[in-house]
Amino acid sequence: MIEKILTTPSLPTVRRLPTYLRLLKELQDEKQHYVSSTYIAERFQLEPIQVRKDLAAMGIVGQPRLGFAVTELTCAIMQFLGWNNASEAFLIGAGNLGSALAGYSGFADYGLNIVAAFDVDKSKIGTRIHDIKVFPLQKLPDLALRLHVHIGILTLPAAAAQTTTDMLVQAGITAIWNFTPVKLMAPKGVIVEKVDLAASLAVLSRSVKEKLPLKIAQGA
Amino acid sequence: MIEKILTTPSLPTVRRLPTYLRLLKELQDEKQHYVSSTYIAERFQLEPIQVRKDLAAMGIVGQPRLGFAVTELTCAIMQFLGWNNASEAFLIGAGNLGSALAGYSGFADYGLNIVAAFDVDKSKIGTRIHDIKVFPLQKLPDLALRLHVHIGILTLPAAAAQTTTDMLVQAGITAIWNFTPVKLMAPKGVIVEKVDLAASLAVLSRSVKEKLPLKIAQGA
DNA sequence: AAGTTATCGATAATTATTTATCGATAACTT
DNA sequence: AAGTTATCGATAAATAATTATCGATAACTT
Repeated sequence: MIEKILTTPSLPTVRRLPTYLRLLKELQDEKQHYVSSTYIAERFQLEPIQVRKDLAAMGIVGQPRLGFAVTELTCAIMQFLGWNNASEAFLIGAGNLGSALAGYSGFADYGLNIVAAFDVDKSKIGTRIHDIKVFPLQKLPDLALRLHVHIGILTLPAAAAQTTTDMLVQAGITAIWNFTPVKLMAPKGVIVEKVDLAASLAVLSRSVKEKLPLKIAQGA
Repeated sequence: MIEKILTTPSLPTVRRLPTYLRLLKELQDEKQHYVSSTYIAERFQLEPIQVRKDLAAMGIVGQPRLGFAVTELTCAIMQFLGWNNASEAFLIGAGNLGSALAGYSGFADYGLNIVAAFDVDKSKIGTRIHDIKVFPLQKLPDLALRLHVHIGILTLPAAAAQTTTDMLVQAGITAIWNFTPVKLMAPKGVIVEKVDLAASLAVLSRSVKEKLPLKIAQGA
């Protein structure tokens, strides 16, 4: 028996998976048993071949003429991302954005469970944001150890981002979801994934700027 | 005189520009007059050549041995992104996330100014979120016309995303910053830029999952 | 039952993006 | 003043990602 060696899927591929997952859940609700790469591609304005390559990269195989089994595919992606059993995470920074994330119910689908929030602001400590208790930041190392939490969601002012990161690393946090605009420095072994609002806005702004002269030219 | 034809910078390049901008502002505060691609690269763990290519793509030229003039570079990037004069935007959806964005003061640096919020929730209409007034959603077309606003920030539940988008397009909104997990369908000419939290979390989750077996192997 | 067709997966080609090489420039050092 | 060095920009090479081609498969149609 020949075991196909799977190269780990590329970053762009991983980024597309949640989109597929959303559609698959929808199809499951509609009791659809199979879905083709053609259909998925159409829904997201991608190329069918790209969808097939993405799925193939995870070792998923389809059936000619039928496509992919919806339930099987869903499970495979969930498992691949580790979203089938929830990971517990700390929220660091209970301000506007932190509060918004705490209140977002959708994370359940993403295998993420925020178990506690932390802040240095005394007016916030002791309160609850969307049912999540806010602790003083200095309690984090102790709680991380006791609750075996190793994921941190960073939603605090840019100025505090790096020093707090250093503290998180000390406390055994090994994965940081960074919502600050700061490029965080962390030792190898600590994963940092940045949600880069500025980058996203730059793309939007640039597209707008690029389009304007074209429109004028068209109108003339 | 030979005019160099500038190919419009690639998407990855555009996405890196705000990061550079942040550093440049910092250097300006420190009264640094020049900065080299080597230094920028070091700060963000990039290759110097990549930084130079990014800047070259905008038509910015440096000086051998000195690098790039900080102020000039800042202006060039700001101008390139259209961030030197603020664009007015509507916030559609005054929930947790919308409220957080309304309260984010950093957008001033990004050439973005939220002038009004909209919602269908009667308990929100008429109130203010961080000084921004919340209007009923159906008032949007009228206000868009009168205030000449053509950027919409979409922060509402997934279920309402597409129908609201259709309405925004009707109202003359031509650029949508999409914070919902939905792949929005919009006519050509309407720019949609998605802030894909799920994609970002997928990358984090996958990295975590990928690392675990390695760690165990290392420990053994 | 035979022919048609939608889809898959393997391989190849193309395109996009990053990284390397190297001569030119101009500040700094001796 | 001559030599050294950090950096730039142009060109080339390498890598990554997307897209195309095409034979194989199996459901559907006639």
